[in-house]
Amino acid sequence: MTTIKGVAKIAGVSTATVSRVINEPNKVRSETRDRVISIMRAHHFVADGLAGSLASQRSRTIGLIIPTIANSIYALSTQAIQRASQAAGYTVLVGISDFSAKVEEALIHRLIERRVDGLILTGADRNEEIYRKIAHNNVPFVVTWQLTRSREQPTISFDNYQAARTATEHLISLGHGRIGLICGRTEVNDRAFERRRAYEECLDRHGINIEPDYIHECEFEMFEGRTAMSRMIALESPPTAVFCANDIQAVGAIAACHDANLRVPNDISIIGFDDLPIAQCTIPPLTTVRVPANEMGNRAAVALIAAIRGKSGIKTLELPTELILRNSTARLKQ
Amino acid sequence: MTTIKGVAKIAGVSTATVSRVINEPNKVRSETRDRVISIMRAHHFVADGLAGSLASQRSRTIGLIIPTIANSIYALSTQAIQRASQAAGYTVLVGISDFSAKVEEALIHRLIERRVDGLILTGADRNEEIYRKIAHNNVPFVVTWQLTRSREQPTISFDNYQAARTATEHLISLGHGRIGLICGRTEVNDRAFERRRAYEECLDRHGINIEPDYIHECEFEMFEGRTAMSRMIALESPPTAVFCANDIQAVGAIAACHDANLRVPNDISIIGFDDLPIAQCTIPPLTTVRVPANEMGNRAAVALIAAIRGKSGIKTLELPTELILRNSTARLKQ
DNA sequence: TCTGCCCATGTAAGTGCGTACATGCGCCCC
DNA sequence: GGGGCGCATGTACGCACTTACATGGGCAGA
Repeated sequence: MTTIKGVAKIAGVSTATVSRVINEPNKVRSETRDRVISIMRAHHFVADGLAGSLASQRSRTIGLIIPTIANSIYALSTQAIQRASQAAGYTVLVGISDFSAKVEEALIHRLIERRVDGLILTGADRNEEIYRKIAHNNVPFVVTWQLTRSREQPTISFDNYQAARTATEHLISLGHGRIGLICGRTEVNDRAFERRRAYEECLDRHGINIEPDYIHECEFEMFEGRTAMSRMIALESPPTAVFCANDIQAVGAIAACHDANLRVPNDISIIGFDDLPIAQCTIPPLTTVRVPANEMGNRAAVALIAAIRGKSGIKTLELPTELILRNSTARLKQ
Repeated sequence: MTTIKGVAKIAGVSTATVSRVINEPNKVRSETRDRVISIMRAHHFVADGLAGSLASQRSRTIGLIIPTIANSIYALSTQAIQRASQAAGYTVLVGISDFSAKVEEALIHRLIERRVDGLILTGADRNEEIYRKIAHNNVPFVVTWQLTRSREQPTISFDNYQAARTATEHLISLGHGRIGLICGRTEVNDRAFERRRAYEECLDRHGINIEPDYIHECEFEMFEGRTAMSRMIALESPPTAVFCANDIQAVGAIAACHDANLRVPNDISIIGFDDLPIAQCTIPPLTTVRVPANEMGNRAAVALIAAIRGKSGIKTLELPTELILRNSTARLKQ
């Protein structure tokens, strides 16, 4: 396989010149440059980025940890991160943790091994030791999907608590008092935790009893949302409105209502969370909370890359969410 | 930052021993090993994988090229590939081409630069020059999502043509003669091309005229499917059945029918393609063709890694698809 | 003509690890 | 008691680049 040395020999120049042709082409006389380039092309030469990164001490790679990518909102932010990174000449290494702290720790180790120039993390809730390892290896990072005010954890995110509160308040403002919750597993997912906390505190503030049978934590799948909803419908006194803390589960919940011949929103109101594209195509269209996944991903990547380049530290940034009113919620019928 | 050398000095051993502790722990006396490990831990030492890969000539990384990840079936196969790779100790580098041949070429170059041990490609239709570059750099690869019988391009996929034919035949067997098609852009997507070809040849075989107004190529988004469907509904003589060559566009198509007060399947039949989780939660549940995204991804990764380890070449493998009958298609009413 | 500077290029010292080979020690067996 | 073997470890080279510094020629200004 051709190396920079081989190209240099054929072109009758030094390896330094070939390296310059690749990295700083304008520092090479155009005649020399063209000769080297045509030789590289003829030999299908691809420079070894590993050796380059080792020598230059930067890999032009950023690491991204997400819990899941199929069927989920994380695909959107991931795509935005990919786009922004590619545009800046960076490659993204994605690690999928499957909501497992153990797996996440191993993935972060692997990414540091690969000498990523920076890390984008999902959620803020992890072992102190991991943060220490990241710091010891001088890897700048940014937390997404979860707002922290801590100086030690620069964050680019929206506020899950406030957003979930908005959703809950919306249902209450429509006169609902029997309100259910379907959300992710709070013990492995600090975003779900915040959303549940908002739901509970919000009911509490309005003097509404928290009914354990109205709360379902489950996996990030449509059918799980569907099952949870079916269970609630089967209750003696079922809720009249349900807050689904993500649109995926909301789609399942709507299907469950349809299964049970309940009309949404006439018989039961459903509000989602995320504003995935699917939210516009459910029947009825889903009222939900729009989350700035795309902008968050883009800004996180841009900020991280700026930090890598030493232009600035990362400033914590809170992005707005927005209640999107469609047709899956209605005033409670007396 | 700590290196293997630093650890060695502190532990009073050579760098070779530290390296062995990392890579072949059983070759080191347990006493020495434990001492070295505790020193590594105390210093948050993470070995430099770039240097390691450079020295060992393998990166334990595989590259994956997909056109898009948000809102799509590719997320499923990607997740499967990630899982299988992580399990085998490999990291996945994902490049998103956005259906652009130019971007794809640049991404493949970048992946080879990163010295991926192997490549997983989506679709088979690309410049000869690219395949030559891959070959010249000794990178094993496998094509997914598109079956080719060529020896030069080992493939692990299902047959898009046959699968799309099954879908079209299904509609015809229900008595439909005015059949529409919504699919991806065939000039940038050989999977869409095959599916359209199957649709057209199938109609032809049954003596059904191909009506240009019944064919819509559009982007991979729900709202695009919705728009396409609306246009067809507005025709003087609209189709009585529509084959959507992916479930995403089918979801949009169903929404468009609902917008127009057309009942699915009573007034119009819709069949999808992919069998995404959403297909079970549409109203009505979507008849579709199940595509083995998960198994394909898993098998592609496993086969590629086996090839990397020199255990075997990659044998082309055709996976089965399956017509999934739900409730979005019905016999044509006379 | 000489000095000094700039441009194009070369020289060579890293970059952090893997690994083939060398070393040295202890033990077994003859 | 010596040869040989195996285990634990060390030595040192190589991996393919980047880059600080050196070199040398040409040219402008003194």
